[in-house]
Amino acid sequence: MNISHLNPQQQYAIRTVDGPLLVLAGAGSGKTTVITHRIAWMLHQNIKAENILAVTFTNKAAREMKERIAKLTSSKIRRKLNIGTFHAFGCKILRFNIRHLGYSQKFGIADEGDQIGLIKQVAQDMGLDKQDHEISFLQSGISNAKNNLQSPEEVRDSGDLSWFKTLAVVYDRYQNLLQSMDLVDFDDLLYLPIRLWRENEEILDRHQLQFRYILVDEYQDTNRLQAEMIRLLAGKNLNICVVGDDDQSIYGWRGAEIKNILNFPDRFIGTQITRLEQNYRSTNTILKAANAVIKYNKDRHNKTLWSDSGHGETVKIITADNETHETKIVVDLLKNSRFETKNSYENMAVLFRSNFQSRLFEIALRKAQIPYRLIGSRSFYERREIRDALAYLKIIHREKDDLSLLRILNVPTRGIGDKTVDKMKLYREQTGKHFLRFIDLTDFLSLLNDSAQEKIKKFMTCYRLALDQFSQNQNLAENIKGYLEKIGYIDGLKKIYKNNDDYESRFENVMELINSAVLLSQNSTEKITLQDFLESYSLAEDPAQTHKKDKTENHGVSLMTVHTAKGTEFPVVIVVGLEQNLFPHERSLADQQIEEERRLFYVAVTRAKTHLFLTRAKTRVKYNTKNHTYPSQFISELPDDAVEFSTLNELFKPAEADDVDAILAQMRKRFA
DNA sequence: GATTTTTTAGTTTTT
DNA sequence: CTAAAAAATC
Repeated sequence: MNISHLNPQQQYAIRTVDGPLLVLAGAGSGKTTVITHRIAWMLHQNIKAENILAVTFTNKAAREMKERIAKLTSSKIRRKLNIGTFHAFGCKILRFNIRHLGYSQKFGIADEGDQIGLIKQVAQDMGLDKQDHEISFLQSGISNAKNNLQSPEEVRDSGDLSWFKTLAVVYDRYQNLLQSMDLVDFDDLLYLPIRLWRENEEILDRHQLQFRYILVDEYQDTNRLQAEMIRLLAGKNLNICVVGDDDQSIYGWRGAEIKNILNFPDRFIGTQITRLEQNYRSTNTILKAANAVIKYNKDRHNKTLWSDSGHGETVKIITADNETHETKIVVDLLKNSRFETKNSYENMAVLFRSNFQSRLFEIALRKAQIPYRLIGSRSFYERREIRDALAYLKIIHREKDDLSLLRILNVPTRGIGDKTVDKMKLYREQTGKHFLRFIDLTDFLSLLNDSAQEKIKKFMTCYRLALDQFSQNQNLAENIKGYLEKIGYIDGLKKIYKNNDDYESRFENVMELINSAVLLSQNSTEKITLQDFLESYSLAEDPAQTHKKDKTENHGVSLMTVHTAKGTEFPVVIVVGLEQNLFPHERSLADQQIEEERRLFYVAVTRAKTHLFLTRAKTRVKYNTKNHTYPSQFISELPDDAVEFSTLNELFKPAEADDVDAILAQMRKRFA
């Protein structure tokens, strides 16, 4: 295997397979190349694919790694490699071992909506005052506790404040509720494997043996649970390589601990360290801009990124009158860049700080007929009709899933209201049984009046019929479709969404959901089960979108948040909304999180290879009022000789006669 | 118990 | 302004 085209530091990182290794990799320093080549190198050294574990932080990064490794290995070996996010890995561990913790193997994953619903229910049952105990506070309290590996008892004893006592009770009840329905939340996907390993030495031994070679990407973003997972797994083998860059730590708000990377050599004795400082991505002008901004941060290791890819264009800063004007400027920039820099739309990205900003750009790009794809968005999954349809599917997979049953019991309206549900809950409490186990037994039905009895019976008959339907077919997508039709949800859509346009788009979405099952099967060599399908919706960013993308060659312009953009690169990058209180976000200013915000801006800037544009709007509408904005402080932190303030007219000079001739000639050739 | 009207709160970033 | 929750009405 030849790696001589790589620089000495990179080669060292690839060759040092045994023992702990820390790779400090600056932006664009060929980090993913190192990781993928390292994996290929290990395989070349006859290390078995199934003994290699590579974990990342985001779906995007995991996908990138898989795609890049595809170019270096055969698909047969590739399939045996363990590559994925921490959460997906945790899920896999639990799938085979969770019975040791008192859950069923069929466990499901509670998303944020489920979480909030459950906590609300608990708070209500306890009679907590909503003003004093905000749900979001309780939610983050529970999450923090899990991230600190605390049990409810430990939370109770962790402080004198009465709030901790209340939180401990909520936490305890919430966890019991989850477990009774065989549900785990996102934190559990990390927390439970650690518990499993701590409580079962043989299992830990087995996993240590299996995952003998560990690679962690974006190590600066790991939180306490993730670091602990890695520490436990690395065990005595210590064949662990972590890669990261403290300047790109942007997940502090989610509990990421920068000290994980800083203290790595102390935690793992004998750690080898290598630094990747040569940047292969950007022009020196872009690097100069990035370096200058990040220098304002005090809490960092000094690094000097350098590149030999020339000076390049200056960074252009363009000011729009308002946010609509900004989208127009972006559209013009994209069109013009395609012409001037000969880049296709796939090579361009629009980056924003917050998700809500994407909407206006989508509208503008659609109108301008520029192909685009929205990356990392969960908006499809969050649509009501999709969550309803998934709830219908969840109750077949796990009949214990009371949460999903309640969600769809009266969707479309079946005349089953609060009163009946209250009785169901009471009965559940008294007998400890799950809804689907008792709601059409006479023992329970006798508690209801005649009309309510009829309605429940009718629903259950319908459900059983639909359930039969599900095993009719070999094909998952066909089964899903048949089931949703039989149970009356497809027809019900018309009843639920009376506005015809609304109905049609919701119907389309449900069809898309079914179609994503087809695509999932197509992209996999193994048979896809309902469990796989549901899991893909819980853990992946947007299965419907992701799978679709594989089929079409032309993806168009990428729209995404700066957070999702980490690890990517594009020749042309436009960072929008560079206004104080938007980027940097107002809350980060209040909480003194400005350094993390600056790192975020650093990430945004370093995505660009050759052309970087920064835009802002002079006014922006917020809560229905037009507000004046101030330019982002990051703009003033850029060095004068690397940037240029431009207007559209200055940027877009009329085409030279020669160019026009060339284009016309090209067109003629195409038609000839 | 279902449906419509009124009130209120709400925008970081991801798994 | 919009979506969701609460209140009022059917």
